[in-house]
Amino acid sequence: MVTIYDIALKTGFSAPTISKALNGTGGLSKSTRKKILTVAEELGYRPNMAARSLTTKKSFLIGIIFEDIDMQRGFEHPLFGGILNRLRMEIEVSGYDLIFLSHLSMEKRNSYVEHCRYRNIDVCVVINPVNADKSIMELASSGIPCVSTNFVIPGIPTVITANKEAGYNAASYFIRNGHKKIAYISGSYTRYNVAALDRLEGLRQAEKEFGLQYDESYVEYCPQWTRECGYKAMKSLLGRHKDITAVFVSSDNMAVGAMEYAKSAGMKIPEDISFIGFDDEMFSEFYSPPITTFRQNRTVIGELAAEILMNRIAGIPVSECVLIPADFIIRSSVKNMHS
Amino acid sequence: MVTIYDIALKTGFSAPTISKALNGTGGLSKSTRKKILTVAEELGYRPNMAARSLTTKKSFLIGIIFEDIDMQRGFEHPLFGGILNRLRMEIEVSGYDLIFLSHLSMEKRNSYVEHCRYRNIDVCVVINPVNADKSIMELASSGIPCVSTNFVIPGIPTVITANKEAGYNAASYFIRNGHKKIAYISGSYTRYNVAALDRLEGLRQAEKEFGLQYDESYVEYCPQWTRECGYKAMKSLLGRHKDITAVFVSSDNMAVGAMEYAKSAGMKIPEDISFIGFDDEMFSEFYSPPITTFRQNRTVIGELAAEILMNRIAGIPVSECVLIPADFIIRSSVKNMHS
DNA sequence: CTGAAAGCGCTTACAG
DNA sequence: CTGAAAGCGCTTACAG
Repeated sequence: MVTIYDIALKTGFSAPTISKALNGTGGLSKSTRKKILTVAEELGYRPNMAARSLTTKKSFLIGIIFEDIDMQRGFEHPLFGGILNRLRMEIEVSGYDLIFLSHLSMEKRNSYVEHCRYRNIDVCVVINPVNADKSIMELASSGIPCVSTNFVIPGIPTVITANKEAGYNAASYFIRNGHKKIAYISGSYTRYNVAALDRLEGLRQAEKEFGLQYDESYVEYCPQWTRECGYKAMKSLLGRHKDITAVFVSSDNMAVGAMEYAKSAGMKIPEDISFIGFDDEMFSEFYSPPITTFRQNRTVIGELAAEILMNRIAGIPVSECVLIPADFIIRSSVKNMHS
Repeated sequence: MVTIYDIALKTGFSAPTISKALNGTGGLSKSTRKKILTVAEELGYRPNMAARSLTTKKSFLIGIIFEDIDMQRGFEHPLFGGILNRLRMEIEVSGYDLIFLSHLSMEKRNSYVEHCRYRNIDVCVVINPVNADKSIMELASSGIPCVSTNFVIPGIPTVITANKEAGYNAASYFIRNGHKKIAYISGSYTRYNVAALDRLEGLRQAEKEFGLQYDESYVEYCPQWTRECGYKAMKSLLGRHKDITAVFVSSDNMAVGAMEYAKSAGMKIPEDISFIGFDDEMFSEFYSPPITTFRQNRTVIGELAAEILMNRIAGIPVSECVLIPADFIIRSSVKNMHS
């Protein structure tokens, strides 16, 4: 392993001078700088991050908080996996490396913040935390610069899908197609992740604007974002109301569960009952019928999150919250009641 | 930040003694060890990895080589994403952290090996490398302990799906169902990743055993694992041979492309032509018809890779290559010609 | 069983 | 514009 001392020896300059040349700090003369850089190149010098990190307290490490207990899908999560893909692309060209922060190693590190200290992590991305309440609040107030996607946490800038708008669009699409009794199957929510509720709020707003009566008994809240939950939710909804003609579901995965129940109850989709989902999963176009749904803009979310992160590193002020519209993808799971 | 010197001050012992107590090295008396540990706990001491890494040349960092150029699916890759999920679970409880090695940062680091040196990375997992030839060979011979999944690289132990066996099973299933003219659509392959070829080899062996004639003109090689390629491959295959009744395809994704072409050519599946795919994607059960396919055992592969890695870290000898059978999932895309 | 000394590879004031 | 000194927080021989 070649160190700055090897370069010092070969060039005749001192270690601090080598350091300054390598980092472009300090006012060195062009010629010595060039000489040093040349020798560094010749020798195949690479900095030792541990040494650098020990003195500077920086690490060029970006902590990724990405865990997935609920859905058991991990990297294959339809939204989070996609965001992480793009985020990674954007970030890696900058010379930073990505490292996962994990609750599994918590017993040794107690919290995300301690994990950050342990590794001198410079900055964090909150994509999907676990046990959010304690450890995320601690992170938000730790002084470690963060950005989050889809989690709204006080003190952390967020890039998030415009969920309310999407809910509004789903409902007005139903209404314009002649539906009047619209049910909603909600995914689970937490203090920091209220996507499912925001979508409902958009739906209510549309109903109000179009003069429809909102009725809470047409809403079913699920404890998890799974097919099974969608199935059960549909069952109770249909047990309560025979007049439902349209259902907006928080995710395509849950929508499949709901549709499976409707089918098992002898209903035809969309002839007897219509559905709109969320996420545009890989299976959504192939389901029978192909599912009308929303596609969250993973690419843009990932890009913007990376941009905000880089700005935070550079000390540039950053907006608190940016909303990204979801694309509405119309397929065949909604019936036009007028025709 | 509390350091070992703070503990030294408070306990009256020297820094080396604190270090030994914390690490469980050196023969300290029970009482001083206990005293030190208690104070460390009180003070909320956390080791500084940079300092530790600087002296020990270890980092408790596991480098993940996981890139995805071809398929553009990244973490959502049906095989690699799943493997990474499990691998991560297994590894994080051990106190190691995962860090991504990337070709995007190559210009600054030149190779995976240099990236490893730069971060003092202890050990690597090769899940899906890019530009494999140069940088992977260098890694294999670098002395850095590695394990790979699905890539067979000299000098690196591998956990991999039993592809030949799967190909054999696919072909014999076709044959037992009365098919005689079996085509194969191959995904792309490289020197280190010959899954698509291994599956073909299994198919040929089955044909041979069952007394069928192998004909290379019934094979189509694709440059990429995409739907478009599957579509084109099916087109040329059908252009060459009218008598094909069954097609084995390297992936469900490509199979969808192939089936779309068959449909567009007016063929019914499986009435006119049968298909077996690979991967069991999320959409495979919902496609029309539901696709008969193989499911690679991501969980077992991830687990075993982690186990091998831990053994390598511990210096325990490890087997060169372990083959994991894929589950055959029978759905409705194959016709029984006997009935 | 415990500690004094030295070093890991780098950077940061501070002098000159 | 360049360098001597000190330090980042830890561990490793080596003494005793």
